[in-house]
Amino acid sequence: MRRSREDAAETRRKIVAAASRLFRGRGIAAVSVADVMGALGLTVGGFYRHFESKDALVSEAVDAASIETTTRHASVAPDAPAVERLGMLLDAYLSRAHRDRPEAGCPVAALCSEVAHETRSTKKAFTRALERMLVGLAAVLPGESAAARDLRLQTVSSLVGAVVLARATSDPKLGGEILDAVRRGLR
Amino acid sequence: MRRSREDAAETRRKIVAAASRLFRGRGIAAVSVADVMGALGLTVGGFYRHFESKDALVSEAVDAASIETTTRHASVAPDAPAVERLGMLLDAYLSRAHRDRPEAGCPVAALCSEVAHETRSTKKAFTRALERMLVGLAAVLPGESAAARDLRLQTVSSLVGAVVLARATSDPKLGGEILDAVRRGLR
DNA sequence: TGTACATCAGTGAACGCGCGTTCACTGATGTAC
DNA sequence: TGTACATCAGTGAACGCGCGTTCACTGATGTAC
Repeated sequence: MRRSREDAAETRRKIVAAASRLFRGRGIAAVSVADVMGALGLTVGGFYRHFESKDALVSEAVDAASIETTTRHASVAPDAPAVERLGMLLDAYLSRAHRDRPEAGCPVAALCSEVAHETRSTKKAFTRALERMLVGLAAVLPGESAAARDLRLQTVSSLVGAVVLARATSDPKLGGEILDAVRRGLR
Repeated sequence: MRRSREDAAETRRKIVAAASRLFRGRGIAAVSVADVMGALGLTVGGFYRHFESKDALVSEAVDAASIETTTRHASVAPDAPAVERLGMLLDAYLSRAHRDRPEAGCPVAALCSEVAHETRSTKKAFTRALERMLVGLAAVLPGESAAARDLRLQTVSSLVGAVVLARATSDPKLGGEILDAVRRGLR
């Protein structure tokens, strides 16, 4: 059942997209190669025509998720003033919707503590994702000074910390309080 | 080879202590029951004389790690003024040593994104750990007002976010920058 | 343009492996008399 | 205080299971003439 080159490339893209959602939603360790292929109605064997290993997929999925979310944020109201765009970014990132739908959200927040135990290539993909966030932040919090960079690093830590804690908490009220407090603090 | 009640209680304590270090250092999923027992020179079978399941151990290990680290922080220079104690807490939490030795550090930072996929009882233990951090912070950032609580929630988000990102990054220089930037921001 | 052959995307069963948990067993400890 | 028996902490092998990866196979696609 050989498929055309275009079909194969399309399958590869779909594998990365499905993996990207599944890893963010359920964690890397909890998602098997069979889960990813099954989500596309395919069987495991074919996976290895496209990727050398599960780990190779993990790195690509992190990159794909990161590019997807940063370009999505960048494309919101591109003509509004920076302060307004910062406010929208904070509202979106620190929203209940983002907390409750990790599979569609920021891979840095979804995978941060897991990634520390993954391979070097996955940590590199994660680092690229973090740097994309900093580039995205530079568009709304610009400046070349050390103070400006400090502010972006502080902001990214607060954003990621807040979402991760809000998700890990069994008490949705405390989770909501964290999101709201950090939103007020960063405005 | 039955052991005395005291021996058995001691074994139980050692299992929790070993698990607490291993889970923080390598992650929950990556540490098996056999790993934990092996760290004490024991075999797997005996584990179930002490715990109903691996999951029961996870919850207890999170609580134990949380109590250990919060009491350690609370006991540092108890007679110094609050501002000074805050500074010491920030320095310790945001240090390279803490980043590089997760197995001896804060369980909230070590397990935050993994915990989102664990059972309800583990998420509850994690929430208790987070609340212990907030109580510890209240000792150096006191106040009953909403603004005071906001500040503590913001601080905990920044601290956890910074350490988690510093650990997940493949670039130790970027990791160090994050720790330093957040330390400067919180002072 | 048509034909013969090589390629390779995807199938589905199999591989070895490590996991959490169970279990029959052991022998020292605890208890009842 | 001494003895007989029950208890149960820890052993080590076994259980079923799901994992990542491999492999012989299939048949449509791509290529060479």
